[in-house]
Amino acid sequence: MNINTLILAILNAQDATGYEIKKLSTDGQFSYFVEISFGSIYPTLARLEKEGMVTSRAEVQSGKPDRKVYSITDTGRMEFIEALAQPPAPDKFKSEFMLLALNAGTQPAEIIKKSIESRIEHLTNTMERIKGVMENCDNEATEWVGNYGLYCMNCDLDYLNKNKSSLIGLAGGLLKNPSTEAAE
Amino acid sequence: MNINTLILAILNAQDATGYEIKKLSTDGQFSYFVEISFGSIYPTLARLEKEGMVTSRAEVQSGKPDRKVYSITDTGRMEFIEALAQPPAPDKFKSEFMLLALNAGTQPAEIIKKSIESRIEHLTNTMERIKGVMENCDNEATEWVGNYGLYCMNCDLDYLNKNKSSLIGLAGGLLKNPSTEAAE
DNA sequence: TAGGCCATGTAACCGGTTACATGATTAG
DNA sequence: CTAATCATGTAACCGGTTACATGGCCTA
Repeated sequence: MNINTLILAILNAQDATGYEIKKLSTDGQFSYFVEISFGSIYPTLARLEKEGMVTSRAEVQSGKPDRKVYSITDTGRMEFIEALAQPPAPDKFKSEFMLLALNAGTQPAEIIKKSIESRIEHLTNTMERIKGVMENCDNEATEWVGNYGLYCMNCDLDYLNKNKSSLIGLAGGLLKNPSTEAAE
Repeated sequence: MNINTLILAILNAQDATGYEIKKLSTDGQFSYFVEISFGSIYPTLARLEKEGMVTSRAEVQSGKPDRKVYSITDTGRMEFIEALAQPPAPDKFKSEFMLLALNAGTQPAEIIKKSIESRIEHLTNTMERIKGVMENCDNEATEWVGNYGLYCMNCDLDYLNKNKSSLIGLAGGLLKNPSTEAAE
């Protein structure tokens, strides 16, 4: 899934500026399985316009720099639909946490404990964000995807909560002060 | 998680040649959250050796090229443990399938149906592979990670099986022959 | 008054993949 | 006879990020 398709997907759903595209990819609908940076958004947008996939209109603003609002063209929409029709590549998934867990024995329990906690926190936050997105949106496909993500993350949390102590138990060092830990 | 750390992690678990490292990362313990190519393994190994993180011994073979078996050094092990102690970055997850699902309405039902089926197949295969790895390994951390993965993938499958028809229903085109489909 | 938000864009860099080069052995 | 497996390595390429440049407005 190249940036091309990603940007066309977003513009297919709504007109947007480069700045907004970035926000949509970090906080919006798809934020949990996609992420792009300005350094690739702006050049791509320019190229896409040259190729006739998108058009732009400048909105003059007082003080702030002009907004350049991009819209997808019919050509762009066709291109996008064609790209989507290709069998999707399997999900790509990279996890530093898993590598740490696999080597829990090399680290003190504190490290493992903190990593699990911040993982749980991150998962919880992501779920909240998705719930928020879903509330302000009555598109059925978005709902399906959102519920899918929420369901999977919930299972993830479940396993983590039930098995975190056993992973901490595999750590190579003891917590500095067991009594303090117990009081937490 | 750079290739550096990844390779040190593998060599920390066992001695291996570049070729074997590649195999371990695609079929082995960590295959479902990691993946590296020869083009980065060999240069990294060479650099790691120059830096004193690993050593190599050549095993002469008749016919085949010599095997260059790498081992981690104490320096390498320390470096690895230190790198692991850094708070792990959140998982990175990219999914073309999700993008397709989000835009199910732009595609004929057949496309969606096939994508779901091959996703289910891929998940099932991955789970089998992990089960295989776990059978030949009695390391507790590997088991924890394996079970984690299996549990999450199982939930994923669950949602897919229960909700696939509703996603297909959101597609933009009908299956060419509903009666044939029903008979499947 | 510091920091965050809005807003666009470029250039340098980098981590990594793909493709190429080479070649014997073995299994189907 | 073909394809896969074993085995190492290089070079070209590329998709993308990070950092930089610029600057006004608003909020704490």
